[in-house]
Amino acid sequence: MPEGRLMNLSVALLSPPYTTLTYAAPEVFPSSLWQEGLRVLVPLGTGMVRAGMVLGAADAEAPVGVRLKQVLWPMERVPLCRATWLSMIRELAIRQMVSPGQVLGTVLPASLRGLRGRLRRSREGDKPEMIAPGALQRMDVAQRERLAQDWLEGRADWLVPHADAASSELCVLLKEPPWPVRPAAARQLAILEYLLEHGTVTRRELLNEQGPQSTPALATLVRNGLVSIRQQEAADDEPEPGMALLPPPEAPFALSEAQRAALARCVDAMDTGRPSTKLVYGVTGSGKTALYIELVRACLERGRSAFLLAPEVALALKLRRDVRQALGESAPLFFFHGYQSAGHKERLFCELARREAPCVVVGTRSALFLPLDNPGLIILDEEHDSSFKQDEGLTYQAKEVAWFRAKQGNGLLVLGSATPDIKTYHAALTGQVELLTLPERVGGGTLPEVRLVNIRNADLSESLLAPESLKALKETVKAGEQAVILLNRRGYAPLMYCLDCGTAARCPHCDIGLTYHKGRERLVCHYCGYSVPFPMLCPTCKGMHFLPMGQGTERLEEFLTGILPEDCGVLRLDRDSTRCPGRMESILEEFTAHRAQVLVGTQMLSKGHHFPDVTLAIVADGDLGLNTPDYRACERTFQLLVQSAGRAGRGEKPGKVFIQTRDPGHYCWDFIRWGDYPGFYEHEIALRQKRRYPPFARLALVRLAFPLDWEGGSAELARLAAVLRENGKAEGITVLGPAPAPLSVLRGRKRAQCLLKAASWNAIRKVYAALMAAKPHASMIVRLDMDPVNML
DNA sequence: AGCACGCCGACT
DNA sequence: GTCGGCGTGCTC
Repeated sequence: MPEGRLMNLSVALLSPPYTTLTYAAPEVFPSSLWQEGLRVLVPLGTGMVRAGMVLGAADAEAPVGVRLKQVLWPMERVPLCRATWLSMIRELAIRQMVSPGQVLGTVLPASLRGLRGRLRRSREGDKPEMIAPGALQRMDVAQRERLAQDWLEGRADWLVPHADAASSELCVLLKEPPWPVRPAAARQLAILEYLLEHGTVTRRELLNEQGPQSTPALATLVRNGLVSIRQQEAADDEPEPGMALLPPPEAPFALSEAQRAALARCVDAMDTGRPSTKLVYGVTGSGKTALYIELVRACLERGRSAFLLAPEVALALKLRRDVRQALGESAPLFFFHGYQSAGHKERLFCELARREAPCVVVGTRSALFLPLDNPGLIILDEEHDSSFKQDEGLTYQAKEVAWFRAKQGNGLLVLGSATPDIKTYHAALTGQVELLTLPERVGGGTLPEVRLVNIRNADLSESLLAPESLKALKETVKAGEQAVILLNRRGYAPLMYCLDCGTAARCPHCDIGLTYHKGRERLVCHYCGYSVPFPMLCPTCKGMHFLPMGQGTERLEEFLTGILPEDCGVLRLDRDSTRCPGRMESILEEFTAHRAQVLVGTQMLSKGHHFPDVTLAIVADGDLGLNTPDYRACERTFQLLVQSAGRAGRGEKPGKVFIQTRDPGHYCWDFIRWGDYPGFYEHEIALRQKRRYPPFARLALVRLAFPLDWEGGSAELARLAAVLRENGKAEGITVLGPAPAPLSVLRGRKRAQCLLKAASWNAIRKVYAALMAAKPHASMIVRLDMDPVNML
């Protein structure tokens, strides 16, 4: 672009409406300033200012009949984001059929897409002048040009102020209910309830939710030791708790024959300079972590950066600890996950955006979007885990994003699992990715004996545990050994029936019954968080006799405490019992120190923890929706149960696993019993081929939601479904639905979905584009979820 | 998300 | 006759 010519920029807005618009570049600035990845302030509509990112400089054309506005101001001198990083954003936007701004809006830390900041102009012998974004916009062109001169000559700069005090302070709940607060102190109780439900939050968030009037109540709580307030920064840098409880790291030096062979294949692949994918298939304890660490080391030695990602924070922490131990304290290691503070995320993002030296990033799914330069290696551990798929807001599959990044930089993608995703294993067997197998368990240990307990006709009204399971539990306790019991329902009872009118207490916003939480003395909606105090009068008939139906972890814990010997000790680990920071660690510590013999818990328990003295694991509900409409129900059951079975007998003593099921004839049990993944795969893949499910077809959900009180909603839904069906026919796509979503009402909205089954993603994109072109009514929320994890 | 435009009910 | 409710629609 020659100097002096008018230049148009295409700019993605970083906040709603997230569109990409064309602006003219002010001529006072050199044209070399306007590179892609630069953040800019732009005017929008009448009087609004937005932050945007330059996507292209030369190629932007003015749309017909629109008078271009000028960019207001550059928010930095050098682009925040690199061109390669931006092409990943563009690619994802195209694949998910959203605007680049929408992708940036979820991937950039919040503070980098807002208007925070001021332009500071220094004035001789005077205090510097601070100019807000709004003021910039109200200036006339001549004034802004003078300011631009100052900026170019270094007398003015964009300045980001520190966050206010309230956003940098964390409120931490210190005590669990019941709290020693008089019932009339409504403000205090509201704060405590909020913290219990939402966990640790910033004081800013609490203030916004509870109103500024609650400040004295908060002060009282702090004075009485129920809540503490601490600086966020301190919390970020604190060593992660619970490290002492993790199993010792696997020895990195003595690699087995299989490990060495796999490592050599991977390193060779890295050195070819071409992108490739490897599936590392190995049972728990076969030494995958040691392999990952050596790969990271090899990658850093080659001057390139690496990602090492796990599906959950707890597993990522373990990886971080192992990498630290192996590579030393001075290794360039960064840790990132979605639950870190906004300030921390922003700092890390900016640091990596500037960084040129190679480093390793350990974290969870969201870490994959960090602007790491030149990643030569991406490792996804437990690649089968559904947490690698984001299914809210912008939906994406981390494996696909990882593959794109690897391809872009001619890097290596390593997927590791003991129970791979059926699709990944299929890709390995058909030669699309290389399969590397780690056969033996490095540390020894025997596989547990797995026994099925038929509960189809059992009377479980008194306890969820069948007599056979209960007998085994009592014997284990009597022998002085430990047991874990897995139950995927938290709370006391999932339904409360009113004996006077026969209705169950329901959430007013969602189509679901309220779960009774005895310890909290409340009924809680597990989907939207709504809760009411209990005991209460029945909202329908004002009766006061309720019958708790079904059983959750809280009730199971209570039952077991009652029937087991007093000194045996029963602990519970679920989201409710671990709300206070450090509680999870202390529960696990109590259990590993044998201060209790029985541990009741939800899925939280089935991953990553190491209990050497557990000899019995009981899976209270092994069916886990084997009969749900999801084509992956069986695969997920297999993966979870094989993992849960691994909880027993990891030490010297042989373990037993009892799986309670209503369907003992199901084909999956034999494979689960022997931990036979290849056998399970053969059976499963044949079924999928027969029924035309992935990997033999592409599935997508079009999710539709509209307000409960909108009368035209159903008609609009029918119209859109017809559009889908019609366009689908031309593309050879099967369209099922619209069916009401399994939670047909959620947060005050009616929800429905259409399932699309197609031969290619492009066919699905085409049909979805046609749907959007049919101009859905503004009140109808329409979203595309490709390869949905939750068919529900 | 904001903000303007626009088309119907209770006021000076 | 006007002020103002918030239901659609656009933002280069």
